[in-house]
Amino acid sequence: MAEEKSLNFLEEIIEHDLNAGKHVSIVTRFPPEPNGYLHLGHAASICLNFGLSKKYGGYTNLRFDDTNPTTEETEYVENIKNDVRWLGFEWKHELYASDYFEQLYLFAIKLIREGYAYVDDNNSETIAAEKGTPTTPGTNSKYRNRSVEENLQLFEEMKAGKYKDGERVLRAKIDMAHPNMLMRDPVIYRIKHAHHHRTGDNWCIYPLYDFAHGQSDSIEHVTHSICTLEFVPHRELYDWFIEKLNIYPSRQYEFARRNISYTIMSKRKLLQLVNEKYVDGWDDPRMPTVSGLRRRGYTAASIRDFCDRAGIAKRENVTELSLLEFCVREDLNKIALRRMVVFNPIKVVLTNYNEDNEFVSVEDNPEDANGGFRDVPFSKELYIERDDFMENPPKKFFRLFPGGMVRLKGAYIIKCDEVVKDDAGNIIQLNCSYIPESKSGNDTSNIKVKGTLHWVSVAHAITAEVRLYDRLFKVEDPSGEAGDFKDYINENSLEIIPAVYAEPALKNAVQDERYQFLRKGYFALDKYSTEEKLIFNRTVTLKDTWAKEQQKNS
RNA sequence: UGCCCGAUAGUAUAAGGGUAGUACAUCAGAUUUUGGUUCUGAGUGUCUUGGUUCGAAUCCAGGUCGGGCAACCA
Repeated sequence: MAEEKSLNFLEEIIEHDLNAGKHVSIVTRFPPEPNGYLHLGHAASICLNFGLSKKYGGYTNLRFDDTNPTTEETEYVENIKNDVRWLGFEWKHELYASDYFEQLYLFAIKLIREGYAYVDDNNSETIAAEKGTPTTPGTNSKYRNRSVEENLQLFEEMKAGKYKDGERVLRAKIDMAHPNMLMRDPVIYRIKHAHHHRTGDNWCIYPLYDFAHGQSDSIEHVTHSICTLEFVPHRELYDWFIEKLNIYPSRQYEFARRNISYTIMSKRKLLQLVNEKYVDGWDDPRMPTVSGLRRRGYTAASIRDFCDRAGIAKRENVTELSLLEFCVREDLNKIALRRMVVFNPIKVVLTNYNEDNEFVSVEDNPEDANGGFRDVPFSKELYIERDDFMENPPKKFFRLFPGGMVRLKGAYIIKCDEVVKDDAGNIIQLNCSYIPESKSGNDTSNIKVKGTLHWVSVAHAITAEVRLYDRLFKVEDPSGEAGDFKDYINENSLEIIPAVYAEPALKNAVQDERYQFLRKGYFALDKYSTEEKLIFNRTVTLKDTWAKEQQKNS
């Protein structure tokens, strides 16, 4: 088999750098800001950064970009670390931009000394006004030409806490008429008398992103600093600081963030859903967060596979949710234990069945040649799915109907003899006969049936709550629609069925195990599940070509 | 009126001057004790106009369309 070599643009750059001898190995970093939970977009970045350093022999640092004490919290740090590990990656060094506050401060002093930075007394409104617009040049601040000595002293006083928030800032001195707005004397230090989650009250001046990220990359000798497209215009500034500071030349490369249909990938918006209680926290199973996906029953392997298949490029994209679903189904099909659960029951009475009960042996996973079997109790009174019976079936309906025959999975073939209704005409029971010689494993009946149904013995059934999830939004691109994205929330994204009937084996369900409820979908235990009250989340449905056909006909 | 990115089937990605390929999705069929899985097959694409070249998705120029840039956020 020919080895297919298909590189994404970053791999090409890296291979080029390696071949050219620019680097002997590479260093990447994953730089989350600890102000929210990780989502699928971050997962893509994680797979990219860690994947690249693994492929090309190097390592990846986990660096928290914690330069804004007012939005960042330790709680987020812990959850982010947990999510990265769960995804299956281990960082070389755990670092924080705040580790470099002293060094960053010295960098700022250096810039001032060399005439590349100045203290501005203007407030943010004035600074914004003087910045101009994309099509008109800005104007110089009246504080732009202060002496080095004065700048040094004022900056020192800023650091010492002499001024209130917003009273003064430190700005890089570049060009107020620069076509790139970011080069128009960007603010690099601001005053914030705020408690930092790591440095406490040591500082009251904090560097901005542009004066922290690139320098942190440089300090760590990150060879390839990979970020998303919105930072493209920042690259010019990134390089400017490296040049003026004369420090290790990390290079920034940008790729398009991964969007997924029927959801949103903005931390700000996700936070809104959490705060305004549209969802049950960051790890609500409908959220595109790593923790939400985990709670829903997604496997780390399936998320990695998704990132892999979706690929990486520089063009804006909205990847179809169906690819993600394909990836989980593929993984879960291999590992999930099969169990029978009836959601909406109708009672079947086997009129010719006399034994109290027996046990039939059913495989745990037909995909797994080494998989085990379990004994499932079978008896005279069973539940089957109400949808699996129709009094007047359409063509190609090969489930149960009056006079029709189906196999009960792992057990016998049965025939529907009589439909029992209540006074209102509702079907309340099906009287059936079973074919004794049709038992699974030693079927001598020679009867062929088209349908096989899941079932559960009434007397042995246990109950559980199941939670069925649908897409969180009704439109493919909620952020792209007019108006507020919340207008497009799918109000039917969660359906709770308080009590379904399950085979007894599910009594022993455990948290990390994945289950396939036969013909229903893949399920996993929710974090709130207890021994007294089992709660299962539906991770994803099974593909259902019958339902699809029904939809087409209606 | 500025600067910067980008454009290949429905979607996401390959092809780096030489037959436009893969996956998901879609459709059709086979197998199946899950209408699942598996297997087979099908259709659909290079934004546009010029140029260079024997030959262009690829190189060049103009245009069109989409996105980003005026936070003391990252």
